[in-house]
Amino acid sequence: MKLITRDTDYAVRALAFIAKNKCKLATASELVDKIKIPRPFLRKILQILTRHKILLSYKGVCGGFRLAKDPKKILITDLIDIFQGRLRFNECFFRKELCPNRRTCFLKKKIDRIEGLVTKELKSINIASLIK
Amino acid sequence: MKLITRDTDYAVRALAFIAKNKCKLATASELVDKIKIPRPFLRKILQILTRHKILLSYKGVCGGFRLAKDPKKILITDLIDIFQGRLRFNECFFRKELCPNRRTCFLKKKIDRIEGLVTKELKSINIASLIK
DNA sequence: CAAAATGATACTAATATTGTATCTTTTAAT
DNA sequence: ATTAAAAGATACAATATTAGTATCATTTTG
Repeated sequence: MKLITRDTDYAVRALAFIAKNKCKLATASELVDKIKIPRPFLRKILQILTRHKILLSYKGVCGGFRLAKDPKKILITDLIDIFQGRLRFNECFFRKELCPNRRTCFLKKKIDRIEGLVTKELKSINIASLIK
Repeated sequence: MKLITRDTDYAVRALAFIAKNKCKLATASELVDKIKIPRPFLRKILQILTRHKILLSYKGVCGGFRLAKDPKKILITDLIDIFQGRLRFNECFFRKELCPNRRTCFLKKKIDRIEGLVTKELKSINIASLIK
């Protein structure tokens, strides 16, 4: 099982690069060069990030991308949410009749606890922390 | 993202039931009745558990399944290993040239740490702890 | 021998992941 | 105004994983 899928990972790298670039706009071509992601896939990822207001995009000849906010405020959990959907470690496959004690279910409690731990740890990772 | 897939979950439920049954052999039909899993899917799961020496099986008319070992020693991580393969939260998608500092990669370290936490928590869950 | 159980194994369907391809729109430079 | 270089939108395709089926063989008890 993976915690982070490829698109999230690519997004992280792209954002880290863009963050390092600071004021200069980064183009898709430049990023393809630097991080060796298939171009159309990267473009899709960048578009998604723009739609989610993680990036600002500028069309036209001297266009490109830059961060829409402080890299400290771009958490890796934000990216996981966008590309993988929210973590739901605990998805019980059993209906009420089968699991009458759902509220007291030991397994559920444990998994919930684990999800909490993971979320907490992930929230401590942001783009700024990756480029130092 | 899920931490536990359906087959693992089904296996847990089946094992919990079998553990409660103690000495009596449990048949697939009985389990289908109790836990409402599609019969062929359950059979496959039981066969896999038997192959991995989690269950002992007895063929023939009065046959069925029973635990092959102390339910305290059947950890949920064993089942995850069997049905989902080992957890590898940290699967870096970048080759050496792109990530020269793999050993010092902050992201890798973080994810490794998270994997450690999760594994530790999971190891504290066993079949015995689920049937009390 | 017949019925009730599991063993082995191959196949199928649905979903998620990892991409591609193509056409449109915007903008800067000439 | 035209052109080229950028991003936007959107539909399609390949692959892998998850979830489940189907079928036949083997073993055991009565």
